Amino acid sequence: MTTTDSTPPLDFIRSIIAEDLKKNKNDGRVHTRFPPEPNGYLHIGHAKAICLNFGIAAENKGGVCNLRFDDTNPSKEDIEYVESIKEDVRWLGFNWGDRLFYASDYFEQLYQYAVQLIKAGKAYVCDLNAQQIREYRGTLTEPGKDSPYRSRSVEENLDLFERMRAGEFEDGSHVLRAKIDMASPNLNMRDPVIYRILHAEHHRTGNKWCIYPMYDFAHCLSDSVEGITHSICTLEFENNRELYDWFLNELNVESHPQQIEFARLNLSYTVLSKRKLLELVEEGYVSGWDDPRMLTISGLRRRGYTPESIRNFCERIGVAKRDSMVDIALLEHTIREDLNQRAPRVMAVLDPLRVVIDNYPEDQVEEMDAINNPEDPSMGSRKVPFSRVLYIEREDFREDPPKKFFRLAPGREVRLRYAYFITCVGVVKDEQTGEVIELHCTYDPETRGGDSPDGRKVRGTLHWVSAAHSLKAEVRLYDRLFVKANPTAEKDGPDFKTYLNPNSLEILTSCRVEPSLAGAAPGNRYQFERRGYFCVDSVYSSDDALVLNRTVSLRDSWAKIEKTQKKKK
RNA sequence: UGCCCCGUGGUGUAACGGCAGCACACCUGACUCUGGCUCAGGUAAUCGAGGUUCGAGUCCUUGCGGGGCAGCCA
Repeated sequence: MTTTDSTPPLDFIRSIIAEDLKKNKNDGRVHTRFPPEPNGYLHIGHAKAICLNFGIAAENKGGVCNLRFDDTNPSKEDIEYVESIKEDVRWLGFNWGDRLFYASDYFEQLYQYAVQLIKAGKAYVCDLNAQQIREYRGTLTEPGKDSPYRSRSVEENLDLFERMRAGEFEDGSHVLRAKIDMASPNLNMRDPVIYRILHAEHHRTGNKWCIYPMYDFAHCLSDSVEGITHSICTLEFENNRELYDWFLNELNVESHPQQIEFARLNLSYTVLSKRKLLELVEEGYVSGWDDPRMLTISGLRRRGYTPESIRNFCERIGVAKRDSMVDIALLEHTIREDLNQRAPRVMAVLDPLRVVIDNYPEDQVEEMDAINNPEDPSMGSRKVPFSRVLYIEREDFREDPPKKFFRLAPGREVRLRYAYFITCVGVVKDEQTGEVIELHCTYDPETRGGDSPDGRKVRGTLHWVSAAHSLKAEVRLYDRLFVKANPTAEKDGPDFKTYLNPNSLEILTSCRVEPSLAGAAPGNRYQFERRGYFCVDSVYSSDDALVLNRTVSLRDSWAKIEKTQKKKK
C-alpha cells in the first residue's frame, strides 16, 4: 500500500469535529471547554478530559478551550479546590488565556432563562418534597404521574419563583421543575428539577443567592452562552443529552452546542472517583490529596511524574465509548520513557552494606569520572569520590549466589561502576544474628575507570558510594495503592478499602547518596543507577535532611528471573 | 423489567464494505561499564447465530455479555 498521507487516525470525537469543519458547521469554529466542579482535586482521569478538550482546541486553527468551573452546588465546593484545579491545569501545560469562567457568573442570566421557561408554560414551581418527587417519578419500568402543582398558572409560578429567590421559603419547600413528560422512558425527562432552594454561602457569590440551578439546566446554557461548539463529557451523561437539547430548543438560544460523550478513564490497581479519593484522604489512608500514591495530578507531580509523560499517556490511551480499564503499566512506561531521556544519573545506595577495599590506601581519595546521562551527551559528566570504605547495595551480594546471579559473591569479581574491578575476599557477620555486616574486597589498580587492560570481563557492574563522602538520605518507596486490579469490581462485595495495599509505602531511613546531591532542590528528578527514578520530595525534604520519592523503578529483568526461579522450586 | 450506550490479542486503541495494524504487557535473542536504554524477532484478537454482498470486524435481524439512568449531586 502506498501511503500518501501519514496523518494518524482520529478518534471518534476528532472525526466528528473534522466532519463538522468540512461542512463549515459553526462557521468553522472549534470551541471546547473543560468544566470541573470545584469540589475536589483533579486526577489522571481529568487529565484525559483536559488533554482532549485543550488538545482539540490546539489542533484546530483558531480553536480555543475555556476553563469553566461548574460551581452550582455551594454545599460541596470550595475556593481551595478552584485554586488547585487552576494550578494543575497550568502545570499540565495548558493555557486558558482570558477564558476563565464560572457557572456562577451566569446566575442572573440563568434565572432569566428560567423565567422565560415559566412564561412559556414550560416550567412550574412544585411544592412536593424530595420523597414525594421520587414517588411521583415512577420507576425504570413504570411511568410517573403528574405533580398536583403541575398546572399552576404562569402568574402564580412567576410569583412563587420570585419569592423563592427572595428567600421567603425554607430549603426543600419548593423547587422549580421543567414541564416535560412524566411518562418519558428517559427518567431525566420526567419533569426534572431545575432550581432548588439552598440557603448556603457560595464561595464566589456569597449570600447573594439562595436558589441554585441544577447541572442539567446550568450546563447546557453555560455552554451556549460561551459559544461552545462541542461539549465533550463522559458517558454517564448520555441520558442527559436529551434534556441538554430540550432546554436549548425550548429557550431558542442562538448557540446550540453538540454534546458528545466518551468513556472515562479507569486505571488498574487504583480508584479514580472523587468520592473515593476523598474517603482515602479524610479517613487518613493517605497523607492528603497530594500523597504520592494518589493518582491525583498533585500526587503525580509530587511523585515525580512530568506533565509531558502524563500528556503522552493520555494520547496513547485513546478516546472511545467503550468502558475500559487501562493497565497502570502503561502509565509507568510513559514516565520511564520520559525520564530516561532527561533525568541525570546518580549513584545512591538504598540498603547499604559496608565494603572495605583491603588493598586500597587508607587516606586515598580518587575522583572518578561519571557520565550524567548516556542518552544525552550534552549533560556532561561529574566527579564521584572513591575511597577505601564504600557502601554497596545489600541485595548485590549473595554468600550463596543462585544461578544467573551476576553480582558479588565470595571469590567473585565485579566492576564498581566508573571505578575498579573488585573481588570479594572476606565476609564479616554479626556473631549473634549471622547477618552479613561487612565485606572485604581487593581491587585491581589496573582497572581504574572500569576497564581491564588485559581484556578480562566481569558479568556484574554495581553502583556504590564512598562511606565518608556520601550523604544520608531518606527514600520513600511507593507501590500500587491496591492489591486488586479493580477494587470496586464486585457490586455487593466488600468495601474497596479492604483491598488497600498495606505495603504501599516503605520508608528507608539509612540510604546513602553520592555527594553531588548536596543541595538538591525539591522537585529535582534523578535516575538512581540500577534502581529507578527518584525526585526530591517537595514537602518533607530540607537542606539538612534529604527526602526522595521513588517515582518508578527501572525495568528489572533480574527480578523476573528470580521470580521464575522461585516458582520452579 | 423500560430506555440509552458499548462488545477487536492479556490490556488499550486502529482499520472509505477490500491483506485485522499500532502501543503496553509477556517470551526469545543481540548489544551493553545501569540485569537500564537500544535493536532484532516471537506468542496472541473481531461475543454467538442467521442475513445482505463477489467480499462483513464494519451493514441488517436476533441472541448473549458488559455499562449507565429512578439526587432538590455533577
